[in-house]
Amino acid sequence: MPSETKELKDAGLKITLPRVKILQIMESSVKHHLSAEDIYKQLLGNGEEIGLATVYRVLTQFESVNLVQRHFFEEGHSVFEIKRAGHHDHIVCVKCGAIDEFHNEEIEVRQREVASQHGYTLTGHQLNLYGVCPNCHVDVG
Amino acid sequence: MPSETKELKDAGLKITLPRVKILQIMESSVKHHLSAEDIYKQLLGNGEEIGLATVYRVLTQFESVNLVQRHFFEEGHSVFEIKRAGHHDHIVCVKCGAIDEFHNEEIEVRQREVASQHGYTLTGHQLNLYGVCPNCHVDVG
DNA sequence: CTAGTTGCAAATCATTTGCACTTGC
DNA sequence: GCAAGTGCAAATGATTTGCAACTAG
Repeated sequence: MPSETKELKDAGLKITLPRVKILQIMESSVKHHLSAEDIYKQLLGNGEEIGLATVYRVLTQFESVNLVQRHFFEEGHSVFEIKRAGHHDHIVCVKCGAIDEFHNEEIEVRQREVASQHGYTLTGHQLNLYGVCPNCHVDVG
Repeated sequence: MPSETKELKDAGLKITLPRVKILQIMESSVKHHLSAEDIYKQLLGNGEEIGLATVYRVLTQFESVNLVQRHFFEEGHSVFEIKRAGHHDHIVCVKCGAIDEFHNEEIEVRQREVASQHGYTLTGHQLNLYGVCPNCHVDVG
């Protein structure tokens, strides 16, 4: 049984072709952050007959069973990322759109402190750094 | 000369009715974070004949002269906030939508560290905590 | 068999844009 | 007066939804 099948089963989702294909794409992609459109184009390229609406529906379901996480970067559209191992935050290059990931436990701790100081029960957070990546520095010169 | 007029002048923008009115609303609002729609409704309520398109155009201009900051929370639309005094981040209540502000220098320092470790020149960041606010805790009980 | 899923087209929502008209300086 | 700004309606782009056909279990 392919790993995607198991993951879907574990999440309590019916095993359907679109779900398996989309999961495969997200897991095998070099880029970890994909828009619905990105995935749709990939599917077309692979000769699959899957509608864009289905891609959105599947991604939304994946999100609600915690298979993927949806991000709202400063781009005007959402990007989706598989929830692999550990939690991490993002550095986005404002020039080329590259996305790096990082984790800093000190920051996480401080966030919890801040939330409790304000009387909030923390359910999640989003930390995005924006800047110019090493590659783009080079290009400028 | 009303303060809004001066602020617009300083920003190098022509003094027009829509700009002054929108600035007034943003400065006097109890909520610091307003969507274009929010502002538009306020204007209508005040009997102003200002189009939604103009609201968007003005907000975009305000953003480019650093009078306001645009945020992309997890809501599917942007919210705008006047850039008053100091920089701060946000805690958003996932139940009632309340938005609190905070600033934690330790977190800021770590962010700069992380960026430089990854070879990025930091141009900005966005940190949003999501949780349940004190009021909503009470409501549940 | 049959509830859940999909494809397609049409609908919706936030935001932007074209253009003729108006206004600030 | 004239360039910049505005209102309105139409265009756009991302995402959602209605519905009839299809498929996994």
